[in-house]
Amino acid sequence: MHTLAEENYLKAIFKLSQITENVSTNQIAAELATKASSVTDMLRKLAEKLLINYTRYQGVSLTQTGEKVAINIIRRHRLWEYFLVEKLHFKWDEVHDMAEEMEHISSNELIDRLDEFMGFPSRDPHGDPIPDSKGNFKKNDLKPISAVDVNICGIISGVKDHSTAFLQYLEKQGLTIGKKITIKEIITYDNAVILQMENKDIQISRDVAINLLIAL
Amino acid sequence: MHTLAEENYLKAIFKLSQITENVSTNQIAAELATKASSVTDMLRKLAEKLLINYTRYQGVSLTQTGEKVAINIIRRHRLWEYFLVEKLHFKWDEVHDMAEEMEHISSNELIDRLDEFMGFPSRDPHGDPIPDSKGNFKKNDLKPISAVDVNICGIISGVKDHSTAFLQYLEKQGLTIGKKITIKEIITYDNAVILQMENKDIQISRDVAINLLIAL
DNA sequence: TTGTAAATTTAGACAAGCCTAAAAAAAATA
DNA sequence: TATTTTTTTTAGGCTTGTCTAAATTTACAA
Repeated sequence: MHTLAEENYLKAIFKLSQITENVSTNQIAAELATKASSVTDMLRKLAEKLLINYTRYQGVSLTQTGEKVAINIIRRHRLWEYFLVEKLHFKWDEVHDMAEEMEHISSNELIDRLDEFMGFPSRDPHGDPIPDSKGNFKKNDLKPISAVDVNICGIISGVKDHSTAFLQYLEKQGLTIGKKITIKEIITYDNAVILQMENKDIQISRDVAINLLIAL
Repeated sequence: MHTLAEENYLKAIFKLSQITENVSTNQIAAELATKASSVTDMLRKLAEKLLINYTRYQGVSLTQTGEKVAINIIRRHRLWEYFLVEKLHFKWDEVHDMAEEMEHISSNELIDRLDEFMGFPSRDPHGDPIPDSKGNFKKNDLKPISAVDVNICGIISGVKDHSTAFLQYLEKQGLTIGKKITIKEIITYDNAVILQMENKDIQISRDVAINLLIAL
C-alpha cells in the first residue's frame, strides 16, 4: 500500500498535528531524526498522493485520507504493544521498538483478528487509546500532573514520553498505570511536585510531572 | 541486522540448497522473480559479508553463518504461520503472504516468547518442521505420494507447493494434514493416483501427487 | 576440438530516500 | 522600513536494489 518511509511520515505528521494545527518541515525533521531537505522531498511526494495538504513554505496538514492511514498505523502499533505485554509478558518499557516494526505489517484482516483475539482492548500498555477498526477512538482527556492543583487526587493513566528511560524510572518509583495518587505540594522554586501514593510521599521533577498523565 | 533484500536472498538460497548442493544465479533469479544481473550484484554483497561462498560463474552455497541466519528466518516464518492459524484462526492457505512480512521482524526475544506462548510447536500448519531457538530441526522424512507404491498407507503430513491455489484445492478435496490415506492404484497412462480416504476413492493428478507429502 | 548456445557477469541507468551546501522566502528585529 | 536571522526549498550527490544491453565465460554438441 504505502512505503515504510511514507507511513512513518504520516504517523509523525499526525502526532504533531495533535499539538499544532499546521505542522512545519523542521518539526517533522526533528520528530523523525532526519534533515529538513529530506522532509521537503517527501512532502512533495505525499502531496502528490493526496495524503497531505501542502503549499511551499506553509507547513502541512493531513487530508482525510492521510489521517485515516495515520490512525490505522497507530491502531496497529497500539494493538501490537498490547499483544506483547498481555500475551508475551514483555514489560511496558520494552515494547516500543518492536511495535515500531510490527505496525508496518500490512494486512488489516490480521489486525482485526488480533483485536478480536485480545478482546477489543481500549487502551495500550501506556494508557493510549486504541482506535477501533473504523478509526474511532476516544480523545485522551488525561491531564499532565504539572497542570493539576494541590490536593487533587487522580489515577495514573498515561504518559506523554514513551522512552525506555522514562518508563523504567516510573517503574522503579512504582508510578505505574492504575495507581491512585494525590498532589500534595508544588515547590515554587523549581516546580517539583510532591505526591502521595499508598501513604508514601514521592517527589518528582517538573519534567516528570509534564510527562505523567492522570485521570481525575 | 540484515536488510530485507538480504534476508530474502538467504532464504531463497537455503531453500534451493535443499535440492542441489551448489545454487546457480538463474535458480535464485527464478525463485525471487528478479533478474540474473540483480542476483549477481547481491551475491557479491553477501559474499563480502561472509554469508555465502561465492566464486564467479561457480554458483553459491551458504556459509555456516549464512545458514544460521536463513534457518532463523524460516523459524520466524513458520512460528508466525502457526500463530496465525492456531490463535487467529486463519486458514492454512491464507497465511503465507502475511508470514512473509512478519518473518522480517527482527527481535529474537520476541520470537522465543512467541514460541513459548504457543507451547513450542514442532510443525507449522503445512507440516514443515519449526527450527528451535538454537536452529535445530528434524529433517523432513516425508515422501511425495508420487514416490509411494500401491497398497501402502500413510498420513498426509505436508506439502511441497505452498501456493494458495494448491492448498485450496486440497482443502476442497478434504486432503488435509492428519488424514489417513491408502494408495490404491497408479494409472500407467498419465501417472494419476487413486487413493482411498475414509472409505471414498479420490483421484489426483501426478502434479498433485508430487506436491503432497505423507508419513508412512 | 571448435563453434554455438546458455549462463553469468559487467557496464551504465534509474527510483526511492537520504545527505550537504547554497539559494530563496519568511519572520524577527533594529 | 531595512537588515539580519531562521526556515524552507532547490541543486546536486550518494547508497541500495533494481533493470536492460552488452560482454564474457562455461557448457554442449557436432
